[in-house]
Amino acid sequence: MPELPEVEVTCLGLKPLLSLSVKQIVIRNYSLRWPINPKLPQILKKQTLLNLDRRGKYILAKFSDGTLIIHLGMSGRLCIVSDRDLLNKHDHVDIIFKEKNLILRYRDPRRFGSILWTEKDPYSHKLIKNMGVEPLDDKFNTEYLYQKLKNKNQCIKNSIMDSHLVVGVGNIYASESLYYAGIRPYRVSKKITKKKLSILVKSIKDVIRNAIVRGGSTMNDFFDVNGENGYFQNEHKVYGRENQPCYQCKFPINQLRLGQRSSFFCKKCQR
DNA sequence: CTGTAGACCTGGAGGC
DNA sequence: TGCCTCCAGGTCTACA
Repeated sequence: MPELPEVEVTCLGLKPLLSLSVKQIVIRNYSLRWPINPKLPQILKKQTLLNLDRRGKYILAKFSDGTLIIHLGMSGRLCIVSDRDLLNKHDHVDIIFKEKNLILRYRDPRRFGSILWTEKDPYSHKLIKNMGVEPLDDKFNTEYLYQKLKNKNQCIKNSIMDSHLVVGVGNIYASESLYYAGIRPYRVSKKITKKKLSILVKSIKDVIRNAIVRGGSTMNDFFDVNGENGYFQNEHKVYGRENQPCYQCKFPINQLRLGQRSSFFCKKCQR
């Protein structure tokens, strides 16, 4: 679920909680990707939520004395609920606010996500400080990508999914972007021409921007009690479409595994 | 330093 | 229905 657009939408959706103060925290399961700080309940008590930010797929929730660094992993979800909402098996954390009877609830069946507390600048946190550029930032451009890839023997799909290079390009968007750019996912990064890279940069930006718009379009029902609707699959050109005809040339879409992840591409449209 | 396999964990789908 | 295997939108860490 959480691709960059969903994280962005989640972050925006949490704005109603700004300037509210914490009454209590209930943690039902401390073992996420990294254990939640056992002192978090007493640390966060009475603190006010001052700001919300996103860096890559991390949500940075700034409180009075520090910042919660939240990652949704593969299956995480944040919802604003009230105390009347029924508890799900995998609702691991509730941050209960004093005002308006609002609760920020973290659900994560696979527990690949994380909730970390830091009192320092979150941007100097070791998980954040070495991250690559934001895909929609002007810093992500042809020259940047060329410099990063000119000595890389890695295949291009793995390169663009490397968050130290550019953040937010997940498994789906990697396949989709390479399709739009006409590049086969297993091509060696350093052998791709600058001209092709400039098309790839544009493709990545377009795919992500488009997905944010689509994510944004579901914002109204995003926090529904049963807000389980997926909204990306309809527009996939190659992802999950193995053996189905390419929309452009009608040849069947290929699937292969790269770095233990499924990749999809059209052998005719991508070279 | 570079690139890849393994690890974390639950649940759903499909085969038998 | 039950059991087994495989697969899943992420990404850090260990190792070659």
